[in-house]
Amino acid sequence: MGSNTESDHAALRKISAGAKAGESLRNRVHTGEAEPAKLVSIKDIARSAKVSHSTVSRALNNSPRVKSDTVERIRRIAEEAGYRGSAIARSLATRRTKTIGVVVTTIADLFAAGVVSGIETVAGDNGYSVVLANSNADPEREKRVVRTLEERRVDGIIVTASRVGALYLPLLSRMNVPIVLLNNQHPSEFAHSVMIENFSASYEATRHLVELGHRRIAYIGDRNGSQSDTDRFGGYRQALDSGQLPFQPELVVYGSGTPESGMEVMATLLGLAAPPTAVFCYDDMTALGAMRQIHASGRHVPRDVSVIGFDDLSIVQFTEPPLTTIRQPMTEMGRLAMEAVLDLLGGSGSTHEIKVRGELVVRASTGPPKGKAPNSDSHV
Amino acid sequence: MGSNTESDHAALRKISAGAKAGESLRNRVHTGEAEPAKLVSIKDIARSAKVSHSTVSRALNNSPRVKSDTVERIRRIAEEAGYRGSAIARSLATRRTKTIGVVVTTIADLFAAGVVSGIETVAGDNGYSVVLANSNADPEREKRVVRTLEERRVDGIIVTASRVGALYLPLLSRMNVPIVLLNNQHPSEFAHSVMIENFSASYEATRHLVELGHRRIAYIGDRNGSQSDTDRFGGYRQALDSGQLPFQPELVVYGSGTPESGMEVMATLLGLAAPPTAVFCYDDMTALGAMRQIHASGRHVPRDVSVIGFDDLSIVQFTEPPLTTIRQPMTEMGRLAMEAVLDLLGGSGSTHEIKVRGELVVRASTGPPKGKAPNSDSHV
DNA sequence: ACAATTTCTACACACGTGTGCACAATTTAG
DNA sequence: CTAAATTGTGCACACGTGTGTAGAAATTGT
Repeated sequence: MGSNTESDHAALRKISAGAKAGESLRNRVHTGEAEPAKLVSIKDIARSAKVSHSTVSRALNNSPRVKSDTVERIRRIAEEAGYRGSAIARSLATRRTKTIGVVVTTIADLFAAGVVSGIETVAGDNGYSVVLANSNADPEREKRVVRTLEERRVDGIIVTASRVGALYLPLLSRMNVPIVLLNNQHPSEFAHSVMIENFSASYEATRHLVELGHRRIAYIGDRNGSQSDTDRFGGYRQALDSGQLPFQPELVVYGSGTPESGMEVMATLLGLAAPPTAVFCYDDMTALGAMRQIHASGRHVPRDVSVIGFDDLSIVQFTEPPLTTIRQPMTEMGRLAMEAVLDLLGGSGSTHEIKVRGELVVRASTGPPKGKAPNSDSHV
Repeated sequence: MGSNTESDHAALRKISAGAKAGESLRNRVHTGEAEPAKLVSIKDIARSAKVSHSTVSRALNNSPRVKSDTVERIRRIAEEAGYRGSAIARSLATRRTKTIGVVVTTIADLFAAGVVSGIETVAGDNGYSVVLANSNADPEREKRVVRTLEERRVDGIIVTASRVGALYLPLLSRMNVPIVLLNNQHPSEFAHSVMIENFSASYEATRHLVELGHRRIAYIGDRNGSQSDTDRFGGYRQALDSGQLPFQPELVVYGSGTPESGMEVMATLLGLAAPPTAVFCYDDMTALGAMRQIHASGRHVPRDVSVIGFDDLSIVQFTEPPLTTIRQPMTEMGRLAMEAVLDLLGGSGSTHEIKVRGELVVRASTGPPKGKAPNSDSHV
């Protein structure tokens, strides 16, 4: 078996020549109707190793049923030929694509990007690839996205930070794969989810303001009416109660989660006869807009108005002033979601309803209200 | 042919029953060793339409060779059975995966996220899916990423915002697919690229500071030694020259593109005997850190130091003060890169070396230096 | 030395789709 | 009304891999 390796290699070179083309890295432009460039397959290797393709397949998959020096020989030949197994063919045969679909409204924001980053890391470490699908909240695109994931036969799906509407639900439930929802509003419909503990986090944030002595605390919510918003609002209410503060409806307004809308609704709040001395925002982006508006109106954060956000996006520690906020471990949550998918793919029948706690991070955008400050001049 | 549709459908229902399982949306946990759940294939449809699978295939692919009412009939049956063609099998047969790989150092920053967003949109509109691969600048992961893309037989690759190192080059060039580099440093090795016009943009930015009257203008570069950095530095130098300003080496420092490092090197600059009155930063993230440091040292932007960034990330218009910067159309660049890939896949032999211009966006972080301000008290 | 194991390999089929070619069915021409 | 042209459909193979089973080869036991 050692005697014929020379001729074997020669034969193989001829085979893989089409793939290797020029010797060194060639600079040529990819040209002409994209010739699919015959790659080396296990059959080619089988031929030059003088075994059947089944043996090659088993050798490369550590099957105990093939002689160890045969394995070695085949491995070497495969290596030298630059063999790369076709995930496509493998998927067809095994009925597993080692692929998970990640549905996201848009990836162009730090929250989604962080989550996807966490997902991708864990996926990659376990041999899974991530196909991205952003819907842009466009119904047409949403339908297309689902269809694509279906056709690609993804092994699992993670839906993140998207209001899974009436559209997704029936379509997604059709395909018989594990689905994990991340911070979504219909956690009960599907069995699996990863969520931030909105209520307690929100309570803690508002409580922080209460303890600083604020009595007029506003809440800027999410006008899309998400479950997260409801829960965060709940925590806000509870914290008010705990501080014996009256609930004042005019201090609750709703934005769309963008800085622009944050500015807009903050302007409304500042226009009140008795403006709030503190604002708890649904998310950091809104808080960014709120701060901007406060500054633009000639006021100061936190002297005139304290601001607190939600998410702890990587940038908000560098704003002026650095933002007090609830840290939401986005990457970690992505990780957890992916690990849940892996667990489910592994055959675990368990139900995942993972809750992660948000942590209050106190920075410089919150402080005592004017009245209670050292240099007091009480008004109101 | 109309007479037997009833029995046809009955037969089909039986076939697709395995896939449909319960009637309404079932709530059951995905359980047990993940049974791949036989889906309906063209063969199933062929059977109940009493034709061969080839005819079904042709009917669904608009082949002109099949009678139009047969097409209609097959279409209806496929529709009712909830047929979803297997992209896997199709890829195997056609040798096209309709998939493009996007390599990125990390997606958890706004630049990369914006680019990927643009890519995904165009890809989706053209029937392509995006598989994400982030390398985290980890050599081990980089190798794995390339291997994965190879095995998945992606039709094309876009590498973005990553220093394509000695590692990527030979590995990527092996696979015979179009590769487009986005803001990368080795544009010449591969034929195709999308890049921002660093030199002119940088010149314009620095020129803006010169025209405001600044004479001590610092440059905070990227210590990774990227091509972009070299070019931006070049524009900076040229602008100094154009204003007859001497080049002062101590005013050039290097960060790593994070706000943290921006703070660090800004501290160095502020510690100089004669600190700069303006700073041009390699990117917005660095600028964010620089501003933070300036504020932390009790100084004011732009009164004491003007700051200008690069990228125009969506958030920097909401910082305090809003940041003057160079707008880099990230989404658009992603679009262009994907369009280039599509063009190449279409057989165009043309070479793509796309340059996009960066636009100076003047906001409130830049202003005249103290000396030249209305309330002048000249020193130096 | 021969039978009974055990170890290894090859054959054949499956996965789901696309496609060249031959042939059947239909239409048109003469 | 038959022959020729046209149109519609089926057969068979290909794509690259995995895997059950049968049988060949090597090993062990008597």
